[in-house]
Amino acid sequence: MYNQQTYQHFAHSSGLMQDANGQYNITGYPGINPHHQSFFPFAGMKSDYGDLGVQVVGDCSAQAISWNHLPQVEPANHTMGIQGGDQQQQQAPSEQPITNQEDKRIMKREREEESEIKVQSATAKGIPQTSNPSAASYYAQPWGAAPFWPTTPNGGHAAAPNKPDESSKTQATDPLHQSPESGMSSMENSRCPSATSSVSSGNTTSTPRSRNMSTGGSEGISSDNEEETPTSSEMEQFAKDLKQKRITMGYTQADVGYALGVLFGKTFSQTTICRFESLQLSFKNMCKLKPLLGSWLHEVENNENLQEIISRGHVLPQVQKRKHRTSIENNVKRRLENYFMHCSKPGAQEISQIAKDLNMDKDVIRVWFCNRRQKGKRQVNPYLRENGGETYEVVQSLSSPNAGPFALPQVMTSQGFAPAPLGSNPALYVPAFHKGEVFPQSVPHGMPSMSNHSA
DNA sequence: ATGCATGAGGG
DNA sequence: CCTCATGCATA
Repeated sequence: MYNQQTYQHFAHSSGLMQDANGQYNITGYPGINPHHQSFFPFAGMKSDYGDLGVQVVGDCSAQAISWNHLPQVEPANHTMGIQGGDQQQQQAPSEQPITNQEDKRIMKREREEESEIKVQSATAKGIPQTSNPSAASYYAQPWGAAPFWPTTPNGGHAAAPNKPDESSKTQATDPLHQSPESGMSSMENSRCPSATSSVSSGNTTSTPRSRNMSTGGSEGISSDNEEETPTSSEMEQFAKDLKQKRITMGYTQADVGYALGVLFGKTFSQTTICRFESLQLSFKNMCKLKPLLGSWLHEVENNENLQEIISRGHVLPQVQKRKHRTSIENNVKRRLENYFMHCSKPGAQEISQIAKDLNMDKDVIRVWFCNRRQKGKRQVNPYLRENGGETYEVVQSLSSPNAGPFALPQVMTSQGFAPAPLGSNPALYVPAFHKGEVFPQSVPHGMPSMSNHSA
């Protein structure tokens, strides 16, 4: 099996390369707090290049909606696990020590205690160290004093990784809270009623904790939020800015991902950059990546050599082929959707049953549900839209208990998902069909357990 | 841009 | 077995 340690192929810049990922040997990426993933406000915004004629969904594209990220999102540490910057950068392009496995494990332990954020500089490789941190003035840097990166006093903005020799591997400015928050709350554990247990009672609600920073929002980029985390509006702005500049400078998403590897030893795929730009990552994840991207931006804007290096994309060695991507037929998907509507978290039995019913591999079904749930979490949150940034609180309400198994169809968002209604579970958005079509014939025998008689 | 997948980490 | 971060493979 291939782990990610393998290098991947890397193509050339302009749009060709799809994944520049070398996998960071560093991987270690600190702990993330297990739960708070946030629900995203909007789904996809079409990118400039991305949208070929894509209809931009008006509603979601512009507004700053916020993620309803939970309370603190950011423990400084997990900013990223960049460590040993020096070594990694070199390897990034062509070779990488594939040490991951062990490292990861090790790191994982370490992080428990406290991971230090070692921000390394781009000093590596022949990359000219940036000497001019000042330049990047483009984006407002919310994280100036942010917890993520040690900021330089003067620089204010992401002093982060770029810092050349400063060796600014400062610790997180304030390890303050690492409060893991088990953010998810509600739906997390809920299992379908019929499924294994009775869920209904138990999980009914975990009561979401409401956001603390909510109000800080939009306007005050500098004041309140920075210490904790950027506001969603700031994040949006940053993403937008990043994208715009990236495009302006002629870089592809893959270039950026690759560049991060060159610069910081942590490569990211085109997919991830894409998701970042379209805000399709969890808020926490966004917070983690933002400093790196901010640094990249800074670097490319101030460093021509760097640009070349980065854009050139060194050919990466092979790629380890991965398994085939199972293609689920539409009709099957439809049925899965139906099941999902009833229960977003089927138990093993249900899964088996469904798999059987659909003649598919159980594992595929399981993964499908996992992905579905994940997708549901980044569901657009209708409420936030207008507030541009400060609407966190509301969101929480979404997490309705186990979301009743019956979520009704709603308005479709750009991703084709229904925006979660206030009371519904975000994960339960449904596809386009109506209730009527929802339960084809399959359900009956399909999910016995779901009906309520398991078994 | 996104669907299906992997794997770490947590339980 | 789940969640979450991430990415290959694809549409």
